Amino acid sequence: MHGDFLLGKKAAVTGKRGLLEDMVLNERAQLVLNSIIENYIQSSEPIGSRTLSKSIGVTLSPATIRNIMSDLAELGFLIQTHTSAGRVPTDKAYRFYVNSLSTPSSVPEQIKQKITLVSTEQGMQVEGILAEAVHMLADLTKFACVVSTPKASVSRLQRIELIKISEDRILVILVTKAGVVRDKIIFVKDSHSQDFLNSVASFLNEKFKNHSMQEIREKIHQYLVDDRNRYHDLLAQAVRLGKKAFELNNPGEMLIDGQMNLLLDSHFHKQSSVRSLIDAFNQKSEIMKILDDSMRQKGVHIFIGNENDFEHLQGCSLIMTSYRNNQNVLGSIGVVGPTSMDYKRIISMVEYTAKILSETITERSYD
Amino acid sequence: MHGDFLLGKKAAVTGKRGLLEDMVLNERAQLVLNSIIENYIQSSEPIGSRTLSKSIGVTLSPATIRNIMSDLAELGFLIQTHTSAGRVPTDKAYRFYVNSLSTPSSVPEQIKQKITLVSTEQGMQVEGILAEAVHMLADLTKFACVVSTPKASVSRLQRIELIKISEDRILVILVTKAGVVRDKIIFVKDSHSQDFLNSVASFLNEKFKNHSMQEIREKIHQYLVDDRNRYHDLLAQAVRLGKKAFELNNPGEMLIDGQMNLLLDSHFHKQSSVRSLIDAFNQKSEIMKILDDSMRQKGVHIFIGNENDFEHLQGCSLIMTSYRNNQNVLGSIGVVGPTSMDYKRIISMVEYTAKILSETITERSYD
DNA sequence: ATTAGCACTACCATCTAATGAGTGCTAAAA
DNA sequence: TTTTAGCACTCATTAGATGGTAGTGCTAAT
Repeated sequence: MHGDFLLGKKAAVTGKRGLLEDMVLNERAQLVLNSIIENYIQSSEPIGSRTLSKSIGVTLSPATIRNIMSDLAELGFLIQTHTSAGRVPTDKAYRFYVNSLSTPSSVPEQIKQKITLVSTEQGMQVEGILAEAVHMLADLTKFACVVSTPKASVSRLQRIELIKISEDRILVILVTKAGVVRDKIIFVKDSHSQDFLNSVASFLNEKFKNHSMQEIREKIHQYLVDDRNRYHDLLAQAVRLGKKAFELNNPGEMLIDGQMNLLLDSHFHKQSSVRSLIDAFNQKSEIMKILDDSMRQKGVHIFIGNENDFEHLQGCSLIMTSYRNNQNVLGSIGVVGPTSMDYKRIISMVEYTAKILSETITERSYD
Repeated sequence: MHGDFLLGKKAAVTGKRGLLEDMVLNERAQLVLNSIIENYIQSSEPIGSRTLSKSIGVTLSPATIRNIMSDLAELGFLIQTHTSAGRVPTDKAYRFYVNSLSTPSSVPEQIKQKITLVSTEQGMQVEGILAEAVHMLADLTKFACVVSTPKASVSRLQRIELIKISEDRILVILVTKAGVVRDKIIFVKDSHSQDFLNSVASFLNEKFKNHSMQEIREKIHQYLVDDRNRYHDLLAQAVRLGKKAFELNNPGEMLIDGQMNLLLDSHFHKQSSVRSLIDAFNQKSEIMKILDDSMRQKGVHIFIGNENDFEHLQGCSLIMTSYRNNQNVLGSIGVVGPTSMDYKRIISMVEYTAKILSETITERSYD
C-alpha cells in the first residue's frame, strides 16, 4: 500500500487523516494531478496513464503514473467512471488545482478589445450596461453568466422626485449616486397638489441627499416615533410620504445571459441535468444568494461543484466577483459553468470584465 | 391514381393545381388530417394507418386510411421520414389545421387563476409586469416566450424632468402615459443651473404633455428651423435641450423567458438545432421584427415553420399577439415553440395572458 | 523506486439477424 | 365505384455476437 509517500512533510507529521487544508502533495504527485486536470479540462474525457505519460513534460512510465494515480484516487482526488476507464478529477481535485493557481493569467489583448466596447455608448442606463456586460461575458466564456443589479439599500440618494399621477397615486422617482433610476407608485389616502409634492420633494432632497437608503429609512423611522414632529404639517407629510417612497420594494434583481450555452456543453447533455439547470435558473433566489455573498468580500470567489449546497447546481462551478463605483461595492457578476471549466481563463475573464464594468459605471456615477 | 376525389367542389372547378387558398378537402380527408395532426401533437411520433384507424372516431379500415393518407401526402400535407414510417404533418398541414380552428378554446379556470396573479403586486414598474407576464407564460406553455417593451415613439408624454448631474451632464427622465419611466443622460456644452432646468422642464411639460414622442420630435424640429425663435432665450434653450432629450435612443427592447424549455422538447435535441436556437435568441433583431409586425394588426398572429423567413427558427412556430392600454397598442407578447405544438391550447393561453397583461397595464397607466 | 510485461476488464463500433410497424398494390367484396 | 383484405416489400430499431482498444492492477525484473 502506497498512499503515504505522496504527502509532504507537514501532512506526514499531522498524519494522513489530518486536516485536509494542511495536506500537501509532493511535487511529482502535484504535477501529475495538475496535468490530469488540465488534460481533462481540454478533452472532457477520462485520462489514462499512457496518455498522460506522453503529454506530461517529465519522463515517467505509464506504470509509475498508474501508481501515483492510484494513490491520488485513494486520497479522493480522482475517480474512475468504471473499472477500465481513465481517471477523472473530483471536486476536491479542482479545489486543489484552483488553490494552487498563483499568477492569474492575464486576458489576451485581442479579447480585451472586445470587452472594452461596453463603455462606448454614452447615456446608457446602468441596467443597459449590466446587460451588455453579462452578454459579453457569456459570449466570451460560452457559459451562463449572471450579474446582480445594484442594491438599493447601499446606494446613496442623488435625488428624489414626486409626481402626481392621479388623486390617490404618486409616482416616486429615485435617482441614486450610482446612476440608477428607480421608479415606483405609491398610493395615498388624501390628495396633494403637485406644488405641495414639490415642496415635500425638495425637503427630502435637502435632508437626505448623499445618504444611503438604509440610513434614510432609519432616520425616517426616528422622525416617526418622535411625537413633536406631528405638529409641523409639511414635515409630517414629508415623513409620511418619504416612508412609503423609501420602503424597500426592490428585492434586487439579477440578469442572466447565455444559459443556453451550457446545453451545448457535453457535461449537461443528460435529460436530468437539463431539467436541473432549468430549475436552477428559474428559481433565481439561490444564485442570487451566492451573488450576494460574493459582494461582501474582495476578490474572485470560486464555488466548485458540491461546495455550493444548491442541489440544482451540482456539477457546476461558479466564478463570481464584485463590481463597484468609486464609492461602493454595487453588485457582483460571474459565470456558471461545468466543474471542468478552464478556470484560469474564466477567472481572468470574470476579473477583467468586472474591472471594465466598474470603470464604466464609475464614469456614469454622479459623484 | 386518386388525388382528385379529396378536393371539394370549389377546387374541383378551379382544378387541382388551382389556388391553394381556395382548396377545400372533403369532409373525410379533413377528419383524417386533423386526426393525424392531433395525434402527432400528442405523441410526437409518426402516425401509421393502423394506429389512426383505431383512434379515429369513424370506422375506416387501415387500407382506406392509407389511400387517403397517400392522397394527402401527394397534396403536400403529409410526409414520411422514410419509406416504411408513418406520416408526419407538414407546415402546410399545420396551417390548414390552424385555419380550420373556429372556436378558440377557452383557458381552464384553474390556469386562469394562475395567470391572474400577475396584477397583485402594486406599484410595480411596467418592465416588472412584463417580466412577470412572460415568465408566467413560459411556465404555463413550457416553451420560450417573448415580449416587447412599449415603443417609445408611440407612447405619449406624461412628464419630463431635467436633473443636473454635473456641469456638463443632465439626467433626463421621461414618464409616459403608459407608465413607463425612461432615463438617459445628455451632455451639454454650457452649464445650466437646476432652477433654469426646472423652467425648461416646465416649459416642455406644458407644451408637450399628452403628445406622442414622435409628434414632439417633429414639433421641435419645426421650432429649430424657425429662425424667429432664436431670440427668445428660454425657448431656444428649451428647444435645444428638448431635441437631445427626446432623441430616440431606445431601440425597443425584448424580454425572453423559458428559452431552455425548448431544449427539453424532443424536436430540438439535435446538436444543430440547439446551436440554431441559441443564435436565434442571441440575435434578437429577427424575433423583434416579428413582434413588431404583430403589433400592427389585431388578433393573434401565427407563423408556422417556414412561414417566417428567419432561418434560425426553422422548425419553430410563433404565436404572437399585441397588448395595449386603453389608449394605444404598446407591444406584443408571444410564444416560440416547435411546429408540432398544441395550437389550440397555446393560442388560448397567449390570448388570455395578453388580455390580463393589457388590463394590468391599463390600471397602471396614467390616463 | 521504477519499469516492463501480462492478464484482465469494460466500453465501443461494427456486424448480423430477427422483429415489427408501416407502406403500396392488387384483387375481391360491397 | 368505393372499400377492404391480403400480400410482398421496406426500413428503422433492437438484441446478440465479435473484435478492437484503452485502460487497469499486479508481479517480477531492473
